[in-house]
This record gives sequence, C-alpha cells and structure tokens, in this order.
Amino acid sequence: MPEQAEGGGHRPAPVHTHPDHVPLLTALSALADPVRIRLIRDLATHPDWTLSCSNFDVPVGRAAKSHHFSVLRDAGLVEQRDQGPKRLNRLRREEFDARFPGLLDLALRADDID
Amino acid sequence: MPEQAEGGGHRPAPVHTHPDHVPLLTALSALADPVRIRLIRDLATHPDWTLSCSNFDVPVGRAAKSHHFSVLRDAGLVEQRDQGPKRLNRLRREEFDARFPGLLDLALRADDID
DNA sequence: CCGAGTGTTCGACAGTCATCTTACATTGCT
DNA sequence: AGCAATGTAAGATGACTGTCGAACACTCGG
Repeated sequence: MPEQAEGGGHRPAPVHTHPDHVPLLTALSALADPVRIRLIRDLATHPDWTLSCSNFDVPVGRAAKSHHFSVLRDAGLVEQRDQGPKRLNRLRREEFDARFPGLLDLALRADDID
Repeated sequence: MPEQAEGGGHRPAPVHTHPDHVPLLTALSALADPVRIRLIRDLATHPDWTLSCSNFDVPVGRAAKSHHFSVLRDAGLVEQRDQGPKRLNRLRREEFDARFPGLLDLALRADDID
C-alpha cells in the first residue's frame, strides 16, 4: 500500500525559505549564476510540478545540480515536493515577485546570458 | 594656466561601460555585495558629482574601495569624472533603469542589508 | 620644488563557491 | 530480495573574490 503513510523511513522533507524572509543579498547572489538562471528559466517554461531535478539539462553533474536547487530553495525561488523517488519543482513566481517586484521578470527575460 | 591642455601627464580617464552593454549576470553580481550596495545607496542620497571616492564611509581601505568602484563602473552603475585630484561620482539612474527596469529601485529600497 | 591628499596597481592572503567523485539513502519495480 | 533510478552528503580541488599593505602616479598648494 503505497499510501502517504508515515512511520519509519521518511526522507527528510526539503527545507524551504519563504521569499518574505529572504535578504536582498541572498536573492541577488542566487540569481547571479548562469546555471541557476537556466534552471529557473526552464522551470518558467513548464507547468508547475512537472519537472524533476534530473530533467534539467545543465552541464553539471547531479551533485552540483542538487547544490543549486538548495541555493534556490534558500532564496525562496523554488519549492520542491517529493513524489516517489523524484523531487518535483515549482517556481514561486507570485510570492517571490511580491517580495522583490520585477526581479524575477528580469531574470527570466530571454535577453542575454553569456 | 591650468587649462585642460594635453601633452605629458594625463591621468588615464576611468573606463566606463554603458548599461546597454552590460550582461545581466554582471549587473546582478555587482549588486550582490554589501559594500557596493552601501556605495550606491550613499550615492543615491546625494546630488550627482558631489561625492568623491574617499567620502564614502564603508569599512574597507582605499584599495578595496577602488576595486569596488571599478566593478560598479563595469556594471554601468556609476560614472566617474576627474576633478583635480578627486574622482567625482554619479549614479547612472536612468540609463541603468532603462536596461534593467526596477533593479536599481530594488537595490536602493532601504529594506534590509545584513 | 617639495609635501599632503587622492586614487590606482601589484602581490599576497584568506574565504567562499562551484564542481567532481565517491559513498549513501530512499523509492519503486521485478 | 535484488536492482535501477533519483537525490543528498561528505571530502577534495581549483577558481574566483574581497581584503590588506606597500609602492606608485597625479593634482594642487605653499
């Protein structure tokens, strides 16, 4: 019975930070990285909860990818939910935009990157 | 005659980058630093061309301050003009805002820093 | 011409960060 | 139970960065 029953072997649920509690410098630092920009842009072009971490094609290994998602969580940019062995992602558009108006739009603008 | 005559000993004029030619990552990285945030906030609360580099009281020495101003110039955030031995500064509000709408406002918002 | 004030450059140093490899935990399928 | 897939944790490493001290360059005033 694959119910959402608790008990023994849970996986530690991902730790999130709400955008309202994110310092400005943390948000800027999180966005000041080419890999993370690509992650949130990929995320922005897909429906919520449809992409698991391994579905992003950035030129880094799993470990680095995991690290980047941790940074994005801490910056209030991404929310994650476990489903089976996968960890599904969602871009926190509204919440983040309420805290830092316009910033996410800037980061998503398909301007430049390199 | 202290004219603007050329000839021998010029001081190399500061090299500027127009905001239009600044990559997004450069702008974000430039703003993702507490010292530089304080510099542009100080700059924003004084009239243009009234502050020389040594007039900012950030807790770093001259060398580091000079470095930070170089980063700000490269990011299209600050314009500098030599007057006597001093180097006067100006925040490039409109130009930068045209390139990255809302970003400077965010950085100047007296929210948090630490 | 000398000296004070101002700012840049250079070398060194410490701290942070992005990355990799390896090992481990969890989940689900067979 | 065994196994493949997914993601995290830990340690190592290389690169970048913010800082300082010292040396240098330029400007202006005595």
